[in-house]
Amino acid sequence: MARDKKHSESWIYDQVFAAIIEQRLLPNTKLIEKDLCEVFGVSRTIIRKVLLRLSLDKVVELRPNRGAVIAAPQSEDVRQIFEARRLMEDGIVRKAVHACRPDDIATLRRIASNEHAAVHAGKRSDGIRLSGDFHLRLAEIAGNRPLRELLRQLVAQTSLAIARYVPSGQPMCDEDDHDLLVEAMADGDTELSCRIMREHLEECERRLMMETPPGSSDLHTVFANLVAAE
Amino acid sequence: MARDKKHSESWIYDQVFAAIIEQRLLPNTKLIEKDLCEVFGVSRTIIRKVLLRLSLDKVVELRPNRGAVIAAPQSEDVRQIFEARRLMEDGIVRKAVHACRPDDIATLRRIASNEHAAVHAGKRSDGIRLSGDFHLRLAEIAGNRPLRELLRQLVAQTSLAIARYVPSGQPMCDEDDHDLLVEAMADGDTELSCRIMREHLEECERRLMMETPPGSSDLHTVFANLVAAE
DNA sequence: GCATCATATTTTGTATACAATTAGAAAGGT
DNA sequence: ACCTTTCTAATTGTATACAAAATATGATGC
Repeated sequence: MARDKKHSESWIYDQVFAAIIEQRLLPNTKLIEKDLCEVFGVSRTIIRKVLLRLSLDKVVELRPNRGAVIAAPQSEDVRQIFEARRLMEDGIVRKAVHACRPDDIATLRRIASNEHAAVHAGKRSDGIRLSGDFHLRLAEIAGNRPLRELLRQLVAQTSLAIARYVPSGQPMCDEDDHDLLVEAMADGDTELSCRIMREHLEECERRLMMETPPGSSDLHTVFANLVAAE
Repeated sequence: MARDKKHSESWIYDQVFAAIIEQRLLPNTKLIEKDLCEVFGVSRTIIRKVLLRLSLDKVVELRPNRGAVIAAPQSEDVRQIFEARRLMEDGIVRKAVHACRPDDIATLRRIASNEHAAVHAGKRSDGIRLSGDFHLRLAEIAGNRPLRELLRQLVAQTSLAIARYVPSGQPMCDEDDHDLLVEAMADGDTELSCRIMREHLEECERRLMMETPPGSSDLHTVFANLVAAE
Protein backbone atom coordinates (compact mmCIF):
# COMPACT_ATOMS: atom_id res chain seq x y z
CA MET A 1 0.00 0.00 0.00
CA ALA A 2 2.53 2.56 1.14
CA ARG A 3 5.30 1.08 -0.92
CA ASP A 4 5.57 3.97 -3.32
CA LYS A 5 6.90 6.44 -0.81
CA LYS A 6 7.58 9.01 -3.45
CA HIS A 7 3.96 9.86 -4.10
CA SER A 8 2.67 8.74 -0.73
CA GLU A 9 1.81 12.25 0.43
CA SER A 10 -0.43 13.15 -2.50
CA TRP A 11 -1.83 9.64 -2.53
CA ILE A 12 -2.83 9.87 1.14
CA TYR A 13 -4.26 13.32 0.50
CA ASP A 14 -6.37 11.89 -2.33
CA GLN A 15 -7.55 9.00 -0.19
CA VAL A 16 -8.68 11.20 2.68
CA PHE A 17 -10.18 13.78 0.33
CA ALA A 18 -12.15 11.06 -1.47
CA ALA A 19 -13.33 9.62 1.84
CA ILE A 20 -14.64 13.06 2.78
CA ILE A 21 -16.33 13.64 -0.60
CA GLU A 22 -17.95 10.22 -0.43
CA GLN A 23 -19.12 10.93 3.12
CA ARG A 24 -17.28 7.96 4.60
CA LEU A 25 -15.74 10.52 6.92
CA LEU A 26 -18.54 12.63 8.37
CA PRO A 27 -18.40 16.20 9.72
CA ASN A 28 -16.92 16.60 13.23
CA THR A 29 -15.04 13.30 13.00
CA LYS A 30 -11.72 13.71 14.80
CA LEU A 31 -8.60 12.85 12.82
CA ILE A 32 -5.92 11.60 15.22
CA GLU A 33 -2.46 11.92 13.74
CA LYS A 34 -1.09 8.74 15.28
CA ASP A 35 -3.97 6.68 13.92
CA LEU A 36 -3.51 8.06 10.42
CA CYS A 37 0.21 7.27 10.70
CA GLU A 38 -0.59 3.65 11.45
CA VAL A 39 -3.21 3.39 8.72
CA PHE A 40 -0.95 4.76 6.01
CA GLY A 41 2.40 3.59 7.36
CA VAL A 42 4.15 6.96 7.37
CA SER A 43 5.39 9.35 10.02
CA ARG A 44 3.52 12.32 11.43
CA THR A 45 5.52 14.65 9.20
CA ILE A 46 3.61 13.39 6.16
CA ILE A 47 0.25 13.21 7.89
CA ARG A 48 0.59 16.77 9.14
CA LYS A 49 1.31 18.02 5.62
CA VAL A 50 -1.82 16.26 4.39
CA LEU A 51 -3.91 17.72 7.20
CA LEU A 52 -2.58 21.21 6.48
CA ARG A 53 -3.52 20.92 2.82
CA LEU A 54 -6.98 19.61 3.68
CA SER A 55 -7.49 22.47 6.11
CA LEU A 56 -6.61 25.01 3.41
CA ASP A 57 -9.26 23.31 1.25
CA LYS A 58 -11.63 23.98 4.17
CA VAL A 59 -12.68 20.35 4.34
CA VAL A 60 -10.77 19.85 7.59
CA GLU A 61 -10.65 22.22 10.50
CA LEU A 62 -7.31 22.52 12.28
CA ARG A 63 -7.89 23.64 15.86
CA PRO A 64 -4.61 24.73 17.48
CA ASN A 65 -3.45 22.22 20.11
CA ARG A 66 -6.78 20.42 19.83
CA GLY A 67 -6.39 18.41 16.68
CA ALA A 68 -8.07 18.13 13.30
CA VAL A 69 -11.73 17.41 12.61
CA ILE A 70 -13.73 17.04 9.43
CA ALA A 71 -15.27 20.43 8.76
CA ALA A 72 -18.96 21.04 9.46
CA PRO A 73 -20.02 24.02 7.35
CA GLN A 74 -22.60 26.29 8.94
CA SER A 75 -25.63 27.61 7.11
CA GLU A 76 -23.94 30.94 6.40
CA ASP A 77 -21.00 29.02 4.91
CA VAL A 78 -23.40 27.06 2.75
CA ARG A 79 -25.02 30.25 1.54
CA GLN A 80 -21.67 31.71 0.53
CA ILE A 81 -20.56 28.46 -1.09
CA PHE A 82 -23.61 28.40 -3.32
CA GLU A 83 -23.39 32.11 -4.06
CA ALA A 84 -19.82 31.60 -5.22
CA ARG A 85 -20.78 28.51 -7.19
CA ARG A 86 -23.60 30.29 -9.01
CA LEU A 87 -21.24 33.05 -10.09
CA MET A 88 -18.37 30.79 -11.08
CA GLU A 89 -20.36 28.05 -12.75
CA ASP A 90 -22.26 30.58 -14.82
CA GLY A 91 -18.94 31.70 -16.26
CA ILE A 92 -17.72 28.11 -16.55
CA VAL A 93 -20.82 26.98 -18.46
CA ARG A 94 -20.58 30.01 -20.72
CA LYS A 95 -17.01 29.11 -21.64
CA ALA A 96 -17.65 25.37 -21.75
CA VAL A 97 -20.49 25.72 -24.28
CA HIS A 98 -18.08 27.28 -26.74
CA ALA A 99 -15.04 25.20 -25.88
CA CYS A 100 -16.64 21.77 -25.76
CA ARG A 101 -15.91 19.18 -28.43
CA PRO A 102 -18.01 16.11 -29.30
CA ASP A 103 -16.04 13.81 -27.00
CA ASP A 104 -16.50 16.28 -24.14
CA ILE A 105 -20.27 15.98 -24.59
CA ALA A 106 -19.87 12.20 -24.68
CA THR A 107 -17.90 12.23 -21.44
CA LEU A 108 -20.51 14.40 -19.73
CA ARG A 109 -23.30 12.08 -20.95
CA ARG A 110 -21.38 9.10 -19.58
CA ILE A 111 -20.88 10.70 -16.16
CA ALA A 112 -24.57 11.64 -15.97
CA SER A 113 -25.58 8.13 -16.92
CA ASN A 114 -23.28 6.61 -14.30
CA GLU A 115 -24.89 8.97 -11.81
CA HIS A 116 -28.33 7.61 -12.64
CA ALA A 117 -27.02 4.07 -12.28
CA ALA A 118 -25.48 4.83 -8.88
CA VAL A 119 -28.65 6.48 -7.58
CA HIS A 120 -30.74 3.56 -8.85
CA ALA A 121 -28.42 1.05 -7.20
CA GLY A 122 -28.63 3.00 -3.94
CA LYS A 123 -24.90 3.74 -4.01
CA ARG A 124 -25.05 7.12 -2.38
CA SER A 125 -21.26 7.58 -2.14
CA ASP A 126 -20.79 6.97 -5.83
CA GLY A 127 -23.69 9.25 -6.68
CA ILE A 128 -22.25 12.13 -4.72
CA ARG A 129 -18.79 11.64 -6.17
CA LEU A 130 -20.08 11.46 -9.73
CA SER A 131 -22.24 14.54 -9.28
CA GLY A 132 -19.12 16.42 -8.22
CA ASP A 133 -17.17 14.91 -11.12
CA PHE A 134 -19.78 16.27 -13.52
CA HIS A 135 -19.35 19.83 -12.31
CA LEU A 136 -15.56 19.54 -12.22
CA ARG A 137 -15.51 18.14 -15.75
CA LEU A 138 -17.35 21.25 -16.92
CA ALA A 139 -14.64 23.37 -15.32
CA GLU A 140 -12.03 21.21 -17.03
CA ILE A 141 -13.68 21.82 -20.39
CA ALA A 142 -13.86 25.56 -19.69
CA GLY A 143 -10.10 25.40 -19.24
CA ASN A 144 -9.46 27.87 -16.44
CA ARG A 145 -7.20 26.50 -13.71
CA PRO A 146 -7.91 28.97 -10.86
CA LEU A 147 -11.66 28.61 -11.33
CA ARG A 148 -11.40 24.84 -11.48
CA GLU A 149 -9.33 24.70 -8.30
CA LEU A 150 -11.77 26.84 -6.34
CA LEU A 151 -14.70 24.85 -7.68
CA ARG A 152 -12.98 21.66 -6.52
CA GLN A 153 -12.92 23.05 -2.99
CA LEU A 154 -16.49 24.28 -3.18
CA VAL A 155 -17.78 20.94 -4.49
CA ALA A 156 -16.05 19.18 -1.61
CA GLN A 157 -17.56 21.59 0.87
CA THR A 158 -20.95 21.04 -0.73
CA SER A 159 -20.56 17.33 -0.03
CA LEU A 160 -19.86 18.14 3.60
CA ALA A 161 -22.92 20.37 3.75
CA ILE A 162 -25.07 17.55 2.34
CA ALA A 163 -23.59 15.10 4.83
CA ARG A 164 -24.28 17.59 7.56
CA TYR A 165 -27.84 18.57 6.72
CA VAL A 166 -29.51 16.09 4.37
CA PRO A 167 -30.81 12.76 5.77
CA SER A 168 -29.15 9.85 4.00
CA GLY A 169 -32.34 8.64 2.29
CA GLN A 170 -33.15 11.97 0.68
CA PRO A 171 -31.93 12.84 -2.83
CA MET A 172 -29.97 16.09 -2.81
CA CYS A 173 -30.86 17.31 -6.26
CA ASP A 174 -33.05 16.60 -9.26
CA GLU A 175 -31.72 13.58 -11.06
CA ASP A 176 -32.32 14.96 -14.56
CA ASP A 177 -30.73 18.41 -14.30
CA HIS A 178 -27.37 17.20 -15.51
CA ASP A 179 -28.93 15.51 -18.56
CA LEU A 180 -30.88 18.65 -19.45
CA LEU A 181 -27.68 20.69 -19.18
CA VAL A 182 -25.70 18.38 -21.45
CA GLU A 183 -28.40 18.52 -24.13
CA ALA A 184 -28.59 22.32 -23.96
CA MET A 185 -24.81 22.42 -24.33
CA ALA A 186 -24.91 19.97 -27.23
CA ASP A 187 -27.36 22.40 -28.91
CA GLY A 188 -24.92 25.23 -28.28
CA ASP A 189 -27.60 27.13 -26.36
CA THR A 190 -25.57 29.24 -23.95
CA GLU A 191 -28.42 31.07 -22.25
CA LEU A 192 -30.48 27.94 -21.66
CA SER A 193 -27.41 26.11 -20.31
CA CYS A 194 -26.70 28.91 -17.88
CA ARG A 195 -30.32 29.02 -16.76
CA ILE A 196 -30.36 25.28 -16.11
CA MET A 197 -27.17 25.50 -14.10
CA ARG A 198 -28.40 28.47 -12.09
CA GLU A 199 -31.72 26.85 -11.27
CA HIS A 200 -30.00 23.55 -10.51
CA LEU A 201 -27.79 25.21 -7.92
CA GLU A 202 -30.66 27.26 -6.51
CA GLU A 203 -32.77 24.14 -6.11
CA CYS A 204 -29.92 22.24 -4.47
CA GLU A 205 -29.27 25.05 -2.00
CA ARG A 206 -32.99 25.34 -1.23
CA ARG A 207 -33.24 21.65 -0.36
CA LEU A 208 -30.14 21.90 1.78
CA MET A 209 -31.49 24.86 3.73
CA MET A 210 -34.89 23.19 4.19
CA GLU A 211 -33.39 20.51 6.37
CA THR A 212 -32.90 21.32 10.00
CA PRO A 213 -29.52 20.31 11.38
CA PRO A 214 -29.69 16.96 13.19
CA GLY A 215 -29.31 16.90 16.95
CA SER A 216 -25.95 15.42 17.81
CA SER A 217 -23.53 17.91 16.31
CA ASP A 218 -26.02 20.75 16.36
CA LEU A 219 -24.60 22.13 19.60
CA HIS A 220 -21.46 23.18 17.78
CA THR A 221 -23.54 25.18 15.34
CA VAL A 222 -25.94 26.67 17.84
CA PHE A 223 -23.29 27.98 20.21
CA ALA A 224 -20.68 28.78 17.57
CA ASN A 225 -21.11 32.53 18.02
CA LEU A 226 -20.60 32.30 21.78
CA VAL A 227 -17.40 30.30 21.38
CA ALA A 228 -16.16 32.72 18.74
CA ALA A 229 -16.93 35.72 20.93
CA GLU A 230 -15.08 34.36 23.95
CA MET B 1 11.00 39.73 16.39
CA ALA B 2 10.31 36.04 16.74
CA ARG B 3 9.43 36.31 20.38
CA ASP B 4 5.77 35.54 19.93
CA LYS B 5 6.26 31.94 18.92
CA LYS B 6 2.59 31.23 19.00
CA HIS B 7 1.74 33.25 15.93
CA SER B 8 5.16 33.03 14.36
CA GLU B 9 4.05 30.78 11.53
CA SER B 10 1.27 33.01 10.26
CA TRP B 11 3.42 36.06 10.90
CA ILE B 12 6.27 34.66 8.80
CA TYR B 13 3.76 33.68 6.13
CA ASP B 14 2.45 37.27 6.09
CA GLN B 15 5.96 38.71 5.89
CA VAL B 16 6.98 36.57 2.94
CA PHE B 17 3.63 37.03 1.22
CA ALA B 18 3.91 40.81 1.60
CA ALA B 19 7.47 40.75 0.28
CA ILE B 20 6.22 38.93 -2.80
CA ILE B 21 3.27 41.27 -3.31
CA GLU B 22 5.51 44.30 -2.94
CA GLN B 23 7.99 42.77 -5.38
CA ARG B 24 10.87 42.79 -2.93
CA LEU B 25 11.11 39.10 -3.76
CA LEU B 26 11.13 38.73 -7.53
CA PRO B 27 10.06 35.76 -9.65
CA ASN B 28 12.56 32.86 -9.82
CA THR B 29 14.27 33.89 -6.61
CA LYS B 30 15.31 30.76 -4.74
CA LEU B 31 14.11 30.42 -1.16
CA ILE B 32 16.64 28.41 0.84
CA GLU B 33 15.10 26.88 3.92
CA LYS B 34 18.16 27.28 6.12
CA ASP B 35 18.43 30.98 5.29
CA LEU B 36 14.79 31.58 6.12
CA CYS B 37 15.31 29.71 9.40
CA GLU B 38 18.12 32.09 10.34
CA VAL B 39 16.19 35.17 9.26
CA PHE B 40 13.11 34.33 11.28
CA GLY B 41 14.73 32.36 14.10
CA VAL B 42 12.67 29.21 13.80
CA SER B 43 13.29 25.65 12.72
CA ARG B 44 12.75 24.20 9.27
CA THR B 45 9.48 22.66 10.44
CA ILE B 46 7.88 26.10 10.53
CA ILE B 47 9.54 27.36 7.36
CA ARG B 48 8.38 24.31 5.43
CA LYS B 49 4.80 24.85 6.54
CA VAL B 50 5.00 28.45 5.33
CA LEU B 51 6.47 27.37 1.99
CA LEU B 52 3.75 24.76 1.54
CA ARG B 53 1.05 27.33 2.14
CA LEU B 54 2.68 29.79 -0.26
CA SER B 55 2.94 27.09 -2.90
CA LEU B 56 -0.78 26.34 -2.58
CA ASP B 57 -1.37 30.05 -3.13
CA LYS B 58 0.67 29.61 -6.33
CA VAL B 59 3.03 32.42 -5.40
CA VAL B 60 5.84 29.95 -4.69
CA GLU B 61 6.73 26.94 -6.76
CA LEU B 62 7.84 23.87 -4.80
CA ARG B 63 10.05 21.73 -7.02
CA PRO B 64 10.54 18.27 -5.44
CA ASN B 65 14.08 17.83 -4.12
CA ARG B 66 15.07 21.08 -5.80
CA GLY B 67 13.77 23.69 -3.43
CA ALA B 68 11.31 26.55 -3.55
CA VAL B 69 11.36 29.54 -5.89
CA ILE B 70 9.12 32.57 -6.25
CA ALA B 71 6.63 31.69 -8.98
CA ALA B 72 6.97 33.19 -12.46
CA PRO B 73 3.54 33.03 -14.12
CA GLN B 74 3.57 32.38 -17.85
CA SER B 75 1.44 34.29 -20.31
CA GLU B 76 -1.21 31.55 -20.39
CA ASP B 77 -1.36 31.72 -16.59
CA VAL B 78 -1.80 35.48 -16.80
CA ARG B 79 -4.61 35.08 -19.32
CA GLN B 80 -6.44 32.66 -17.01
CA ILE B 81 -5.82 34.82 -13.96
CA PHE B 82 -7.45 37.81 -15.62
CA GLU B 83 -10.27 35.73 -17.05
CA ALA B 84 -11.05 34.50 -13.56
CA ARG B 85 -10.72 37.99 -12.12
CA ARG B 86 -13.13 39.49 -14.65
CA LEU B 87 -15.75 36.89 -13.79
CA MET B 88 -15.29 37.08 -10.03
CA GLU B 89 -14.90 40.81 -9.69
CA ASP B 90 -17.99 41.43 -11.78
CA GLY B 91 -19.94 39.44 -9.21
CA ILE B 92 -18.08 41.08 -6.35
CA VAL B 93 -18.79 44.61 -7.60
CA ARG B 94 -22.43 43.70 -8.20
CA LYS B 95 -22.77 42.59 -4.57
CA ALA B 96 -20.58 45.35 -3.17
CA VAL B 97 -22.68 48.11 -4.76
CA HIS B 98 -25.70 46.92 -2.80
CA ALA B 99 -23.88 45.96 0.37
CA CYS B 100 -21.66 49.00 0.79
CA ARG B 101 -22.29 51.52 3.55
CA PRO B 102 -21.04 55.10 3.74
CA ASP B 103 -17.92 54.21 5.69
CA ASP B 104 -17.09 51.52 3.11
CA ILE B 105 -17.10 54.19 0.43
CA ALA B 106 -14.93 56.35 2.66
CA THR B 107 -12.44 53.52 3.13
CA LEU B 108 -12.27 52.91 -0.62
CA ARG B 109 -11.73 56.61 -1.27
CA ARG B 110 -8.93 56.63 1.31
CA ILE B 111 -7.18 53.64 -0.26
CA ALA B 112 -7.44 55.17 -3.72
CA SER B 113 -6.05 58.45 -2.45
CA ASN B 114 -3.13 56.69 -0.73
CA GLU B 115 -2.50 54.96 -4.03
CA HIS B 116 -2.19 58.30 -5.81
CA ALA B 117 0.15 59.53 -3.11
CA ALA B 118 2.35 56.44 -3.41
CA VAL B 119 2.54 56.66 -7.21
CA HIS B 120 3.37 60.37 -6.97
CA ALA B 121 6.10 59.70 -4.42
CA GLY B 122 7.54 56.98 -6.65
CA LYS B 123 6.87 54.31 -4.03
CA ARG B 124 6.14 51.47 -6.39
CA SER B 125 5.89 48.79 -3.69
CA ASP B 126 3.29 50.74 -1.76
CA GLY B 127 1.36 51.49 -4.94
CA ILE B 128 1.15 47.83 -5.89
CA ARG B 129 0.12 46.79 -2.40
CA LEU B 130 -2.55 49.47 -2.14
CA SER B 131 -3.95 48.62 -5.55
CA GLY B 132 -4.35 45.04 -4.37
CA ASP B 133 -5.85 46.24 -1.09
CA PHE B 134 -8.47 48.18 -3.04
CA HIS B 135 -9.66 45.10 -4.90
CA LEU B 136 -9.58 42.97 -1.76
CA ARG B 137 -11.55 45.56 0.16
CA LEU B 138 -14.28 45.33 -2.47
CA ALA B 139 -14.38 41.57 -1.92
CA GLU B 140 -14.56 42.19 1.81
CA ILE B 141 -17.54 44.50 1.32
CA ALA B 142 -19.22 41.92 -0.93
CA GLY B 143 -18.92 39.53 2.01
CA ASN B 144 -18.20 36.21 0.32
CA ARG B 145 -15.28 34.34 1.90
CA PRO B 146 -14.48 31.81 -0.85
CA LEU B 147 -14.48 34.52 -3.51
CA ARG B 148 -12.34 36.79 -1.35
CA GLU B 149 -9.81 34.04 -0.71
CA LEU B 150 -9.42 33.19 -4.39
CA LEU B 151 -9.17 36.86 -5.26
CA ARG B 152 -6.41 37.23 -2.67
CA GLN B 153 -4.43 34.57 -4.50
CA LEU B 154 -5.16 36.05 -7.92
CA VAL B 155 -4.15 39.54 -6.83
CA ALA B 156 -0.87 38.15 -5.53
CA GLN B 157 -0.27 36.32 -8.78
CA THR B 158 -1.07 39.50 -10.67
CA SER B 159 1.70 41.22 -8.73
CA LEU B 160 4.08 38.47 -9.79
CA ALA B 161 3.00 38.85 -13.39
CA ILE B 162 3.65 42.60 -13.22
CA ALA B 163 7.05 42.00 -11.65
CA ARG B 164 7.77 39.49 -14.35
CA TYR B 165 6.67 41.44 -17.40
CA VAL B 166 6.35 45.16 -16.72
CA PRO B 167 9.51 47.32 -16.55
CA SER B 168 9.77 49.03 -13.18
CA GLY B 169 9.29 52.56 -14.55
CA GLN B 170 6.03 51.79 -16.33
CA PRO B 171 2.64 52.25 -14.60
CA MET B 172 0.61 49.05 -14.68
CA CYS B 173 -2.83 50.56 -14.83
CA ASP B 174 -4.68 53.82 -15.21
CA GLU B 175 -4.38 55.81 -12.05
CA ASP B 176 -7.96 57.05 -12.05
CA ASP B 177 -9.89 53.82 -12.60
CA HIS B 178 -10.29 53.16 -8.90
CA ASP B 179 -11.62 56.66 -8.29
CA LEU B 180 -14.14 56.33 -11.10
CA LEU B 181 -15.29 53.02 -9.67
CA VAL B 182 -15.81 54.41 -6.17
CA GLU B 183 -17.90 57.27 -7.50
CA ALA B 184 -20.05 54.94 -9.61
CA MET B 185 -20.57 52.80 -6.53
CA ALA B 186 -21.41 55.82 -4.39
CA ASP B 187 -24.10 56.64 -7.01
CA GLY B 188 -25.40 53.08 -6.70
CA ASP B 189 -24.90 52.55 -10.44
CA THR B 190 -24.31 48.81 -10.68
CA GLU B 191 -23.94 48.53 -14.45
CA LEU B 192 -21.49 51.42 -14.72
CA SER B 193 -19.47 50.04 -11.80
CA CYS B 194 -19.23 46.65 -13.47
CA ARG B 195 -18.23 48.19 -16.78
CA ILE B 196 -15.48 50.25 -15.16
CA MET B 197 -14.14 47.17 -13.38
CA ARG B 198 -14.29 45.06 -16.53
CA GLU B 199 -12.51 47.65 -18.64
CA HIS B 200 -10.00 48.29 -15.86
CA LEU B 201 -9.02 44.63 -15.80
CA GLU B 202 -9.00 44.37 -19.59
CA GLU B 203 -6.71 47.38 -19.83
CA CYS B 204 -4.40 46.02 -17.15
CA GLU B 205 -4.15 42.65 -18.89
CA ARG B 206 -3.54 44.31 -22.25
CA ARG B 207 -0.61 46.33 -20.90
CA LEU B 208 0.82 43.24 -19.26
CA MET B 209 0.65 41.25 -22.47
CA MET B 210 2.17 44.09 -24.49
CA GLU B 211 5.47 43.76 -22.68
CA THR B 212 7.85 41.15 -23.93
CA PRO B 213 9.38 39.02 -21.19
CA PRO B 214 12.87 40.26 -20.25
CA GLY B 215 15.87 38.11 -21.11
CA SER B 216 17.23 36.61 -17.93
CA SER B 217 14.44 34.37 -16.76
CA ASP B 218 12.90 34.06 -20.20
CA LEU B 219 14.60 30.72 -20.84
CA HIS B 220 12.37 29.09 -18.26
CA THR B 221 9.33 30.31 -20.14
CA VAL B 222 10.55 29.56 -23.62
CA PHE B 223 11.57 25.98 -22.96
CA ALA B 224 8.86 25.21 -20.41
CA ASN B 225 7.02 22.89 -22.83
CA LEU B 226 10.17 20.87 -23.52
CA VAL B 227 10.87 20.37 -19.83
CA ALA B 228 7.24 19.45 -19.20
CA ALA B 229 7.26 16.95 -22.10
CA GLU B 230 10.42 15.17 -20.95
C1' DG C 1 -23.61 10.53 45.04
C1' DC C 2 -21.37 14.61 43.16
C1' DA C 3 -18.13 18.17 42.50
C1' DT C 4 -13.25 19.53 42.72
C1' DC C 5 -8.59 19.13 42.52
C1' DA C 6 -4.32 16.50 41.56
C1' DT C 7 -2.13 13.21 38.67
C1' DA C 8 -1.34 10.35 34.59
C1' DT C 9 -1.99 9.60 29.83
C1' DT C 10 -2.72 11.04 25.38
C1' DT C 11 -2.13 14.25 21.72
C1' DT C 12 -0.21 18.05 19.50
C1' DG C 13 3.79 21.46 18.38
C1' DT C 14 8.60 22.24 17.44
C1' DA C 15 13.31 21.13 16.91
C1' DT C 16 16.70 18.13 15.47
C1' DA C 17 19.07 14.01 13.55
C1' DC C 18 19.88 11.30 9.74
C1' DA C 19 19.14 9.65 4.92
C1' DA C 20 18.53 10.74 0.07
C1' DT C 21 19.10 13.85 -3.53
C1' DT C 22 21.00 17.55 -5.95
C1' DA C 23 24.28 21.21 -7.01
C1' DG C 24 28.91 22.60 -7.18
C1' DA C 25 34.07 21.98 -7.43
C1' DA C 26 38.11 19.71 -8.67
C1' DA C 27 40.55 16.41 -11.48
C1' DG C 28 41.44 13.99 -15.63
C1' DG C 29 41.06 12.99 -20.55
C1' DT C 30 40.53 14.55 -25.42
C1' DA D 1 40.39 25.36 -23.73
C1' DC D 2 36.43 22.30 -23.16
C1' DC D 3 33.82 18.47 -21.96
C1' DT D 4 33.18 14.58 -18.96
C1' DT D 5 33.67 12.23 -14.62
C1' DT D 6 34.21 11.94 -9.68
C1' DC D 7 34.12 13.51 -5.34
C1' DT D 8 32.54 16.94 -1.81
C1' DA D 9 29.42 20.19 0.11
C1' DA D 10 24.90 21.92 0.40
C1' DT D 11 20.07 21.15 0.41
C1' DT D 12 15.91 18.81 0.80
C1' DG D 13 12.83 14.80 2.63
C1' DT D 14 11.44 11.92 6.41
C1' DA D 15 11.47 10.07 10.91
C1' DT D 16 11.98 10.69 15.58
C1' DA D 17 12.82 12.85 20.16
C1' DC D 18 11.38 15.98 23.35
C1' DA D 19 8.41 19.85 25.21
C1' DA D 20 3.88 21.88 25.82
C1' DA D 21 -0.84 21.45 25.93
C1' DA D 22 -5.10 19.17 26.40
C1' DT D 23 -7.78 15.31 27.79
C1' DA D 24 -8.84 11.53 30.67
C1' DT D 25 -8.49 9.21 35.16
C1' DG D 26 -8.83 8.78 39.92
C1' DA D 27 -8.64 10.33 44.70
C1' DT D 28 -10.44 13.28 48.25
C1' DG D 29 -13.80 16.00 50.72
C1' DC D 30 -18.43 17.33 51.28
